[in-house]
Amino acid sequence: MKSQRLINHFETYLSFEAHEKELIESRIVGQNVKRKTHILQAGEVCQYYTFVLSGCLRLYITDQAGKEHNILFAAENEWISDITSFHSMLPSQSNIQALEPSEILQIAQQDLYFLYLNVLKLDRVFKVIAEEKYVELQNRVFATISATGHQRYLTFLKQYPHLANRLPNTQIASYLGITPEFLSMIRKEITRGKGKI
Amino acid sequence: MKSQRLINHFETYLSFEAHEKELIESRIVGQNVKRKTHILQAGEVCQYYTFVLSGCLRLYITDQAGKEHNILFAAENEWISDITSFHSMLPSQSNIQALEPSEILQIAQQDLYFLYLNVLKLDRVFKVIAEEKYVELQNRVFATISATGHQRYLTFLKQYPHLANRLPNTQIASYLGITPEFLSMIRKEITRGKGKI
DNA sequence: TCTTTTTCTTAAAGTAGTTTAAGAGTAATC
DNA sequence: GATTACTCTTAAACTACTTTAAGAAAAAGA
Repeated sequence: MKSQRLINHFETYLSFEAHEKELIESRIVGQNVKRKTHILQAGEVCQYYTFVLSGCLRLYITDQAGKEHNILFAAENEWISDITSFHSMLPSQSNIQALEPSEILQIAQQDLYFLYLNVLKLDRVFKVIAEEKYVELQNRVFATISATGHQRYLTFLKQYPHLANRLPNTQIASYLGITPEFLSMIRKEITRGKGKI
Repeated sequence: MKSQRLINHFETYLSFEAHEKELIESRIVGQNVKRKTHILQAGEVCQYYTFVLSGCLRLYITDQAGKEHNILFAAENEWISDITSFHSMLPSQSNIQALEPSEILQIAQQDLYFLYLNVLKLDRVFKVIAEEKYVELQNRVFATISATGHQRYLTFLKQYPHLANRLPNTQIASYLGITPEFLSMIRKEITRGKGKI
């Protein structure tokens, strides 16, 4: 089954007994989502931890002016969820939307809590995952407060080449914190500069 | 002893048996650091998870141009460490420095790993701590890509009033990703605007 | 208390990034 | 395969923020 992919992912951190895997598998549900579908909208409670098998989703927040800002992309073998809402069961501030037709696996809040109680190793796995994601965000904060849009775009291209070729520039600009128009100028500068150096 | 403060902190997440507390306590070491002292410098390995009892420290990264950028402040009852270096045992990219004379508690890498093995609940505690810190950073990323320096400063004042009154504006500016000169202009605008509204 | 160091402010000139608008190019959907 | 919807580019005018420099104020250290 598809859920084997998620078990494999867990086993990159720690190995599990057969009965533990069965228990985990029993709590995983799969879903296919079309492009542009929202699996979470601001105001709703985030019920699921979502793992991406194929495709790509984004987590974004709409500001007071109505503009959308991409906080996170999740492609193959990555997690996406509004952690605050998921744990507090309070309405989410953020939205999760498929940017491509995507296959996802989900674990519902009560099921994950059940698993935490019955498969203790999962605490360790999710601790490591949370720390990995924390480090990723810390690098992004550093880039955002220290580098220009131009430099951040170059960093993005190096760090996420698989995304750079898949996502529309409007989505990348929103992630970088610049306008699509300015990204277009940056791209022009880069291609104009090619051949030099 | 001072380490009781850290045990209390852990018990805000989960309660522990007496023997577990003893085990944890035996692996905690205390230290007083003077203002400006570095407890971690870029190039060294981050050996400790550091918990602040009093005072305030900052984690910062120096960019290629030699400018320092504040990634994180940690005051009373907060954690500070370079997680990447701590877990990988590779040289750190970042620096940790006391901004005030501070009392800290530390757990060395090998001791924390020992504790993870012998007090399983700690995995859960540090999972929750990592998730909390992740959410904090996510909010900061949102602020940085969506709001102006002016708006970010106002948010900082509301969110960290205890820090705003303690830290020099140069440090706050570095955290917000603006120059101290521009922060000074923002502050002038704010005081000039007071009385209105 | 005195001295040194750091921090804060002001302002002018420059750069990075936004806004608006409009046309061309691509990709999605029926 | 046609049509509709989105995406990309360009440019001019504007705003947010930086740089440089220099003097005043405040805090740290001895």
